[in-house]
Amino acid sequence: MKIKKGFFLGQFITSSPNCYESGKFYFSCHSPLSFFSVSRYYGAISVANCSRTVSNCDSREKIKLELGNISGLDDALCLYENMARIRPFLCVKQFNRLLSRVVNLKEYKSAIYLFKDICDLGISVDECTMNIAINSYCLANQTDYGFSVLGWFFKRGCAPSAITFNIILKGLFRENRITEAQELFRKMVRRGLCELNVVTYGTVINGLCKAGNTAMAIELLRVMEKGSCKPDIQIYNTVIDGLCKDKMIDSALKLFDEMFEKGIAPDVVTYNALICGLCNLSRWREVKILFKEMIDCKIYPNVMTFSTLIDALCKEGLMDEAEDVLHLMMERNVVPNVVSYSALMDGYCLQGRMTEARNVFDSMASKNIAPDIRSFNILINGYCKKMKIDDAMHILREMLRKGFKPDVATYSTILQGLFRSCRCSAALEIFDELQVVGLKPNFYTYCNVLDGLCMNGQAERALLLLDAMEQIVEPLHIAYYNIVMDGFCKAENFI
DNA sequence: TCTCAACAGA
Repeated sequence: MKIKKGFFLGQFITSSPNCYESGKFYFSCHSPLSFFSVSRYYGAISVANCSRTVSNCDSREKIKLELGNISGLDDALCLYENMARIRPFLCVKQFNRLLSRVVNLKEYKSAIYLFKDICDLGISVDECTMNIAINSYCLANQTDYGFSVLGWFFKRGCAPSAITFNIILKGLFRENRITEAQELFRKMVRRGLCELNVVTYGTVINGLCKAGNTAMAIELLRVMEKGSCKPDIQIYNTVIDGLCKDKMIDSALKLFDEMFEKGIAPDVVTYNALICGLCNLSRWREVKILFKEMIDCKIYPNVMTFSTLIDALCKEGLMDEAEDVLHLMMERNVVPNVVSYSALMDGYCLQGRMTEARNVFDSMASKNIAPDIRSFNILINGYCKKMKIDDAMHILREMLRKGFKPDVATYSTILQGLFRSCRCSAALEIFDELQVVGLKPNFYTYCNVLDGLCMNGQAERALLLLDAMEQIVEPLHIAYYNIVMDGFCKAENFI
């Protein structure tokens, strides 16, 4: 397969939600596509493995079988190479299956490149292919490019369905473009762009809850209850979870009862949300009641239920009880995962019991559970809080050696540890490194750096950084000013 | 091909 440079240039057009007016999309004509990675991805395919040229019936059947058996990206790309060689072309549904699997592997950019190549081959794509492409863009946080595919959709005379709009709505919420998502939803309703389904409502309700607007999510739930598209268990779960996260557990319990009265049976997700909400408020007696109730209703606690309990007990410092829950779950044949162990590790870290935390971390390896970035970060944070910065640096090196890419939380934690150990220049080097590797400092990073400089008698330097931040971060959080002012006040008192 | 849940950094 040869990927043409400049492929698709001019075929795609960009639009954004703002471009949608009076029922028509207006497009700007620059190409949103970048091609630099194509050769890298395809260069990785072993030619020896992919050299089969296939055109007979057996091969077509074999490919259909292999489509159900893709284990990783290399597999998928290799299979695609073979699929692309077959003439006449395989049915577009087979290409859709491949694309879905690549999206499922969270390889969104590869899915986009494959979609472009499928179009380039001249395969007649269908609505499903385009939805997968739009979804890939949205999941890669490039919803505007998703709109460009939607524009192409319209140009081909296709009417996008609710599925297409649901994908775009979710993309906008993911990118925190709440107003645009709400605007699109309104247009969908008022202009009848498509028939709204339960997923459309679910997407909007979830987006609103995640954006902290649970009240509006409830309003929409009430609209659904009165209308013809009735809320299902997932919708109720979303709202109940939103309320629990807002610490409005009594409203959540009320909705739980209401739902029950409407004949909608709760599931394990409902109970997990409520148990989590009650745990966060230390309402242990009610946690026990709900836990018993769910088992009585034959809704069995899963790994999330137990991990939630472990985490809550750990946060209360009840390590023995947390260990008991871990054993209980194993007795009940629920296999603990990386989250269960990470929660336990964090509990030991909070107590400063680093040997035990490290033991938990090591025990994961013996159980064939791979650590993730979070488990490393928890351990690094534990060592930093104990002022054992060398141990924290050792974990950082260990994670690099094992092929994990530190994220902004890793760097922010490490630089805070370095500042607290009065190793200012090392901390600032980490701050630079974070940006050199292409990560963007976030709120916590800036707080840590400003605070670190102040606590090390460098309030003036913190002020300079604040000035520099004003040029690049818009608008600045009030906390930054508070930290620097506090730094200056403490410096004055010190003098 | 589209909607829900648990662990880290302040």
